[in-house]
Amino acid sequence: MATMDKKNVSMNDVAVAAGVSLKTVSRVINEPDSVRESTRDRVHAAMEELGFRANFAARSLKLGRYGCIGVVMFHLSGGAVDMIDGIADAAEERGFALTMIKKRAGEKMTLAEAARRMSQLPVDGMIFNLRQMVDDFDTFEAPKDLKTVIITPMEHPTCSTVSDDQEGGARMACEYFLNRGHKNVYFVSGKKESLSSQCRMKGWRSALEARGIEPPEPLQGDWNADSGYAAGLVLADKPDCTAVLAANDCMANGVMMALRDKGLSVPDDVSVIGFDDELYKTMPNSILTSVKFRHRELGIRALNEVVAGLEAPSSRSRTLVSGVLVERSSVKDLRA
Amino acid sequence: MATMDKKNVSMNDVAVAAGVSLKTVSRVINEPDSVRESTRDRVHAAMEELGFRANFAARSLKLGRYGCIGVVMFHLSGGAVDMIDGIADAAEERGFALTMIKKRAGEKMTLAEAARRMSQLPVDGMIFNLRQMVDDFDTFEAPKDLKTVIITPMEHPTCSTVSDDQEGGARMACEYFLNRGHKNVYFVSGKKESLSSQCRMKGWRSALEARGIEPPEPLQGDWNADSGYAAGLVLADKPDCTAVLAANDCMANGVMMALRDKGLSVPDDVSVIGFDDELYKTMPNSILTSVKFRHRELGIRALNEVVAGLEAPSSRSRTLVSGVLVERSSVKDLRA
DNA sequence: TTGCGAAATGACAACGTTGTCATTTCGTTA
DNA sequence: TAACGAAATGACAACGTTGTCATTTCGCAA
Repeated sequence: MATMDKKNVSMNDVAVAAGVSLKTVSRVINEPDSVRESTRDRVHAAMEELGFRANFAARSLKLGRYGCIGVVMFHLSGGAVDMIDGIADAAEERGFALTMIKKRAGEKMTLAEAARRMSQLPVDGMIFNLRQMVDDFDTFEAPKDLKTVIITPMEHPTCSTVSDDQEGGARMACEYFLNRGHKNVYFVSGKKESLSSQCRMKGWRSALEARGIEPPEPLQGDWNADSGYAAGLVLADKPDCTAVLAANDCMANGVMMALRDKGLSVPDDVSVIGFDDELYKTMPNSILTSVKFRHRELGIRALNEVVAGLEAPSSRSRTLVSGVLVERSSVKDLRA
Repeated sequence: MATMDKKNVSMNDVAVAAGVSLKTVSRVINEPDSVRESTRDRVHAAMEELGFRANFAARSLKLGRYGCIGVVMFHLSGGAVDMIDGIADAAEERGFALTMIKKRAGEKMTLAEAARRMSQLPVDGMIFNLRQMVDDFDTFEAPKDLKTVIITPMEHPTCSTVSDDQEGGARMACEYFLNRGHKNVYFVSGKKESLSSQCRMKGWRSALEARGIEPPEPLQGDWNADSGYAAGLVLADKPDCTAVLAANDCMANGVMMALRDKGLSVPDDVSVIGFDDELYKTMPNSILTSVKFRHRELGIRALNEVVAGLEAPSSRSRTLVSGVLVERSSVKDLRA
């Protein structure tokens, strides 16, 4: 019979009901083997009967830890889902839950501010997901008792960081072009303030310069297809343009559409590579070769780094998760 | 000068440093007006000096609440980002943080299981994001001390639910066709097990039936463009097909591409409507009319419902967030 | 049966807050 | 100056756990 439940059932209530001491109930939960089976059964029965559930606050207070990792989303965009997925799965696997807060649109949150808010919450360590520059990035110091990992392509003086290797991915795409006989690569960027866009551009530039090629003026986009289309119209008129690297798949698609509308063929006249490998979801028979980042893996690494840091708080590391070039047929081999 | 910090700074340490009692420090934090300004300043200085930060566990233990809302993601897909965004912003606004756990891929999690896990965590109430059927949906009873809101299109016997009005959105799209002289509407579905797809199909069907139209056999898709393309090839051969409702924009785009490849024009020969209004991101000059759901709003409502339920725990409500038809030019008015 | 070591259990303090109620201090008026 | 009520502060218990250490019970050999 379900009991008339008063407010909250404590261990003490269970102990009384089972005719044992408080401590024995505690043991049944935390070190069941140290309790005689008959006693254990009695306690379990009482817990069931009363609907006992351990009190998180009391437990954490005593233990001095929470079993939660804080996640601060400075930026919550499409790719973030996979990352959260990775963080959450890794957390689960290691017995942690997540505590999450978010920068609100418009609000300007510093790292210090984020750390301050987090340190009032039940967390043993924290992850900052930071995709844009923030004022106090270089001066920020994490609380010594709260291992902090920042997901960002920038290097931080004191905190561990984790990032996908966007620069490397862009370089890889460029080299893919160059190795196939292309003499130059044009670039369509994302929004100016985006660190992803900046890194991809940097990788593109460095790959060209490494071969002694002067990078052409990059075309400014905004991540959406229309800006890619506009860029494509411009590029279609450049006779030396045989290869275009767009900072994401949507813009790459815009570029391809513009080229087609100008009577040019991809890849016969112009080759194109994008980023994020998501065009196939939207475009049937997609031919776009694309650099894909493993956001899930990124999340997993970030969480593991925090958990590792719980034991060696002063450690500091920098993790880069490499991208993968998903080959389709949007790049022509000019050497053939 | 920054202090050599020992383990953790407690209120007592601050009290000693400031030469006041423990309780006064507590008051400075919780009811500053009841403390003389000079005292307050001294305490603040001591807090600063020692780097004091209130202990969450102790505070929660005493107060009997956490200031956190639990979020269980049974499903973490693209649209979820906006929803989380809404939940997080609303939480922030009302002074709550979020505690999140996630069903792992492959794992089969019941509502009871989710509730059990959540009740071990620091949460005052919880939100289940449930986009597929789950075994114990009808029999589940939420813990009485943990207000539970389920985000799902299904009605629940005891818990409050929040959902976008997917059925209504589909009906709206159908009527949009019918009101413009179309005699019938074909439907391309998403994955079979998806509740969204089921609801959208139900709305489509009911709208047709309400006008005495026998719904044609729906075409089975899988959310991606290729399945839409396949459906489009089939539809292109049906002479009576003047209107297609696709369960998302990606498939709608696939349909449109197939129609084009078959020499048909959208909207001149066939009209198309999609869902989610995201094609414009990927397709330049997109003309697709689409039903958009306000996921952010959905999240906000869900969170507000939980918080409201914290005071009236037994309340139960059902909230539907209506969709919006974003009009472009993919639908032809046959009456014209 | 006695004795003994190991296993099982219990009593009590402590974690760091906030609520209750008592005490001190202050400003004001008689 | 004394007396008073209000404002400011303090002492102490309590929230529900777990750690420490003491005590009881058990199984087994002498």
